[in-house]
Amino acid sequence: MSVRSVTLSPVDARTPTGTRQERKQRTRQALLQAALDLLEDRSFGSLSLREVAREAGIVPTAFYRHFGSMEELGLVLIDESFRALRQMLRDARSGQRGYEHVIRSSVEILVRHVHEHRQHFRFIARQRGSGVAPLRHAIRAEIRLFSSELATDLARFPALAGWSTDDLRMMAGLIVNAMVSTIEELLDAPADSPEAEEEIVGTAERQLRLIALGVPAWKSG
Amino acid sequence: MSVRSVTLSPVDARTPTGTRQERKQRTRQALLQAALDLLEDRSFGSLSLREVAREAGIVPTAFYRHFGSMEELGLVLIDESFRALRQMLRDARSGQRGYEHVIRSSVEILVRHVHEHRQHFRFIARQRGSGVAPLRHAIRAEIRLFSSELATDLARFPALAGWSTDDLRMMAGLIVNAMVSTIEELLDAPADSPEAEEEIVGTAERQLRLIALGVPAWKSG
DNA sequence: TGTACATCAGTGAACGCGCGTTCACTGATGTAC
DNA sequence: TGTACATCAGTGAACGCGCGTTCACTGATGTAC
Repeated sequence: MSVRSVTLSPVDARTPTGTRQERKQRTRQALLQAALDLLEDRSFGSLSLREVAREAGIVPTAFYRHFGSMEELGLVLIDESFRALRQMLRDARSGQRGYEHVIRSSVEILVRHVHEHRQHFRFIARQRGSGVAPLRHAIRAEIRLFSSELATDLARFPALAGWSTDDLRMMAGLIVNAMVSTIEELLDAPADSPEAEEEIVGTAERQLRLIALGVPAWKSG
Repeated sequence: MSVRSVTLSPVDARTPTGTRQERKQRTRQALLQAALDLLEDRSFGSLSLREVAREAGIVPTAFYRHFGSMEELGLVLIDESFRALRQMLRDARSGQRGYEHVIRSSVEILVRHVHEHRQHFRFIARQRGSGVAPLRHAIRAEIRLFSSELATDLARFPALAGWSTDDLRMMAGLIVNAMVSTIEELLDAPADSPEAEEEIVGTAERQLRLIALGVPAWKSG
């Protein structure tokens, strides 16, 4: 490669521009992205530090300038992923009217976020329940927190106003299970098949509707 | 260790008794059991062939007398695990009368089977969604089959007699999700806390009850 | 603006280790006569 | 029952490989004067 071609190459992650701090940040992001890319069809526990460094275009030893270990990198990925999930919940909260509308718009928001943050969702789905224990526990804790927030939101519905906290949590858990399962099915579905996706979405909506239909008959408190 | 102590030791997996065939079978079982023991706090993908052989008390190369690879061993574990699950479903099928009774006895059977086949259930819970792709797909397929069988069973309830196949599958999926999540919570619960287990069981029962309450209001077909 | 020094992201050699897999083997069990 | 041979579960040495981590280093960027 000539000096000229290097000079003319477009600005990318490898081009040494910006302050030292900015470039360090860029390498850090490259490491996180490399891990997500490699997780396409692997589990986090089977990723090696060397693989991730290689994919990010740096030498293995430089990895330690950014993370103390692979586990530390994993915890950052979990944090990033749940930031996306929380954003999703915030979106779903705004402007809700009536069960049917809430169900439709919630599922639509879910699908949109799965598309937008596919790699993060897949990382969470893969790592949840399996693999490195500290990461597994961190994910469980985040999902529990997520479920609690949903329970709080549910309490705002008139039909659920009289429900006990325990029952609200029970219902939130049921919904979260259905949503997690829907996410997993969306991640598994062929990317180029809108029909497959529509069926998954339809099933998710009907599951939420069935749950909602049980509400008026429930005796809580 | 003296010759005498060896001579007096009780008959166990290591004692060379029985036909060659029987002893081979015992080593095979020791390998499967070794893998389950090691999976206590690990994921299958991180197990090495050498570790499993070591735990089973044989030399790494002897592993190949029993399985062609770790993946092959994993598939056998999946088969064994779902044999237990299918037995559970068969138990749950017998002698059902009315929603409330079915819900109580189904959850009770679930809890009993989780206790009896704890290691197999944990293996499935850990491997589902994560790790080695062929094993993940095998588990997904088994769960889908399991869900289909449940849908068939549901059709026998008078209240569900008129439901479309699609709606029965949708409801079965919802129930299976709740059950899978319940299994995961039972596996995570401290083994010596009956209160924690009772709460999980109580939540599972109420979730199934809420789903059942939606049935009369559902318009299917 | 120019100079001298400090910082520090990234380098590259080196280490000891456990891995999967091969190979020729051993010796107890099984079988044919 | 006794003998000669076949089978085959398990052994042990050896291989090349990628791993995480250490260490002393380089040289561009940043800072103090």
